[in-house]
Amino acid sequence: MSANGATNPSVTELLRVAMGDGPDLDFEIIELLFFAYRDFISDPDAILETYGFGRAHHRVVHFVNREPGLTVAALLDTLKITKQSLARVLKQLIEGGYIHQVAGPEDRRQRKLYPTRKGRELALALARPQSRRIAKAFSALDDADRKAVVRFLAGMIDQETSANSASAATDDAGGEVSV
Amino acid sequence: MSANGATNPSVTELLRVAMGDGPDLDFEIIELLFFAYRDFISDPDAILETYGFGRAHHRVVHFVNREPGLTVAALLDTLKITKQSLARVLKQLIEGGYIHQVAGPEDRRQRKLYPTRKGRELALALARPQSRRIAKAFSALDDADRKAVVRFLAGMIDQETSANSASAATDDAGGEVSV
DNA sequence: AAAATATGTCAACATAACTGACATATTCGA
DNA sequence: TCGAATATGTCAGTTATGTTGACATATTTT
Repeated sequence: MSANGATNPSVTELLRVAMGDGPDLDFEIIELLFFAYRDFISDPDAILETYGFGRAHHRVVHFVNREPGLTVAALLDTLKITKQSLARVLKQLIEGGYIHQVAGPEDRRQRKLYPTRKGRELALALARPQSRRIAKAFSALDDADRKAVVRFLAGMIDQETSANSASAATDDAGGEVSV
Repeated sequence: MSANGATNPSVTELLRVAMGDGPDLDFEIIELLFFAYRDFISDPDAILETYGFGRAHHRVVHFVNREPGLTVAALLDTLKITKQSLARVLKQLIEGGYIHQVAGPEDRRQRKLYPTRKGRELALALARPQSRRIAKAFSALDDADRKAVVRFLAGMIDQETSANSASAATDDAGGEVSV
């Protein structure tokens, strides 16, 4: 390898042709997902900033609100982060009065997490603009199309464990659903 | 642990009821997007680790590969990050021989970015598992359904500026961008 | 009683974002 | 032509969020 710290196009081949979708490449969807998710997450980000919170707080308050009584271990499994990462944000949410911990009634080592009224309101405030964005994107789709979107997104998720609480939370919403 | 380190549940109202979708709340899609994107990004993450690179490198090498000749300013606009953030990863990609800079032919202040062969190969290696995941999710959908997914994702993206290069890159597939 | 489990905490570190300030080269406009 | 504007680069410090590793405490299981 020659001393090529500098930039010599004739030595290191330089590609001037744009890369488009190929037989096994779906750049279109890859980029749509990138931009869609980036904008999707920007709505709550702006709100969180006024609280001095970040995305990590969002995820915690979201899942605790969705599944009150969630244990710390279950939350870690859903978020796929370490307990040390969770500890920082969870502590702030508890001290701020957004989330409560209660020792498990059966296993007292567990800490079951519940949203307070304040915590639920925060979760709703964050979910509202995201839901509005989804409603807007759905407005051009009929019911069959919307079901296709759900099937697509579900198909994108790793199945391995049944730890993804998207379905879990949906399943156990059996009882009451309103606020 | 101290008797009840946290506050008293009877004082701060504690919500034991799960939160489900309401009239203006679409938790189902919100969570599907979260899990889908998390898993979608996990494929390239694993590959990047073997290079000592991160997600930031992925985005840069992706967009430069998609739109060779992209200027630094255009890339910053697409990624919506600061130039200081970009500088670190771009420097590594240039020094590693993945990307080349060429002074703009018309405006010599500009630095046009091109992938090297090595850079394009990296971009493809990262896009491949993501495309495979998309193909798997699409396999259960007919053509109308797939078009619905595209419309949905496009509808999720902020329109304001025309800076989202998803469409821009598609347009100029000819290779030459009329500056 | 010992081992395993659930959780908490301390400390050090990595990545990738941010702001602010300033430097250099080049182009544009009066 | 000269000064302003622009495109880029760089230095320095900060923040948010993730990581490992080690160890503590309470509780349950064996």
